[in-house]
Amino acid sequence: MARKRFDDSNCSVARALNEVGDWWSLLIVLHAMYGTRRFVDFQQQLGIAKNILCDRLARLVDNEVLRKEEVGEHGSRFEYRLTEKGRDLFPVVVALRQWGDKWNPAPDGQPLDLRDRDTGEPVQTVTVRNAQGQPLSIRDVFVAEDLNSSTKSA
Amino acid sequence: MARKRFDDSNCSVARALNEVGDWWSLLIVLHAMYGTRRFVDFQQQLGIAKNILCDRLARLVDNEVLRKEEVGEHGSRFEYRLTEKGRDLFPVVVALRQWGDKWNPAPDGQPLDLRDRDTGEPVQTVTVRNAQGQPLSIRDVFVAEDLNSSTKSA
DNA sequence: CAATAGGGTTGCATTTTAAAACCAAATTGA
DNA sequence: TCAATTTGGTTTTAAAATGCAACCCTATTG
Repeated sequence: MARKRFDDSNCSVARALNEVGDWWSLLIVLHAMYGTRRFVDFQQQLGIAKNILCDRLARLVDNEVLRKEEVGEHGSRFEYRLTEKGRDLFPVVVALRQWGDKWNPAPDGQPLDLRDRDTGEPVQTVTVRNAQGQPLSIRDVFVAEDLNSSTKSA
Repeated sequence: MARKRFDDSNCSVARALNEVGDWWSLLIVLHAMYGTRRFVDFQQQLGIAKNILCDRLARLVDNEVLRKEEVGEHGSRFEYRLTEKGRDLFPVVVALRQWGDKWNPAPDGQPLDLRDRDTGEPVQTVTVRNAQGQPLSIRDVFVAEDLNSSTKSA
């Protein structure tokens, strides 16, 4: 049977994964964040099959994570650029990368060294924070249930 | 052809996606964070096929995101519980959920209301921060290239 | 002691994926 | 100028992954 879809799930993580939760989409977004814009460049950097790349780019464009722009005066060259929605995945990508660097460090070392453009200092580890800015672990939080609903929001 | 694997990619995001980047794994982790531990409960809450759930749980255990524990004295009931590595996905999951709530709000409202257990106040939006704690967008950062290597780390 | 729940495995039809071949418009370069 | 190449795709085909239903074995329950 077909892969299950989460479009209409009442869980926003499921809906998010429906847009960027496959093997390639988030990597495409990552490379877009690093400045890649052209079809061929994505293809070469990711080592992805062209038909899959076509499909994923189209889906990301449909979901407004990327925008497809004609470049050159004759309109046969395109650029895929992040929308605000796409750029908003920045914390997700950085958090995932930090997790990967921590728990599955590259065999040849060198984790991501992302730095503040102004100060040149490394960025902090992405964490969930309370209103005062203190980092919180999963044990430090609870889900405020919607008073109008008895269905669990998880 | 087979799905491409990213086990030995030199990109930690790719390696991370190799562990939790399929349609189900991160949802399983999410539900584990909400307290689900039993096979049947995962199955019912997620609506996932049993064979797929078996496979995903085994893979998450292999990758040390979950731990499988026997419960009950006769050892025929099991619980799947998050390891530290698994709990460390908390910022990733929260960031993804916040992104989903922002850009694909549930048709029936109610975004995640995650609160500090101590103060009862909602948590902040997950962001990338500089050393001083200021939120940074993707335009505010750069990647410090490894001086010993000329290969791009993206 | 039969029924049921928990935790799986197996078989099968349907989709997805990857790779390679092919294609057409635009650009390059000799 | 005209052939070669680049860009951005589509098509075809085989191998995998998915979803569902059916089955299995071990506890526990009524």
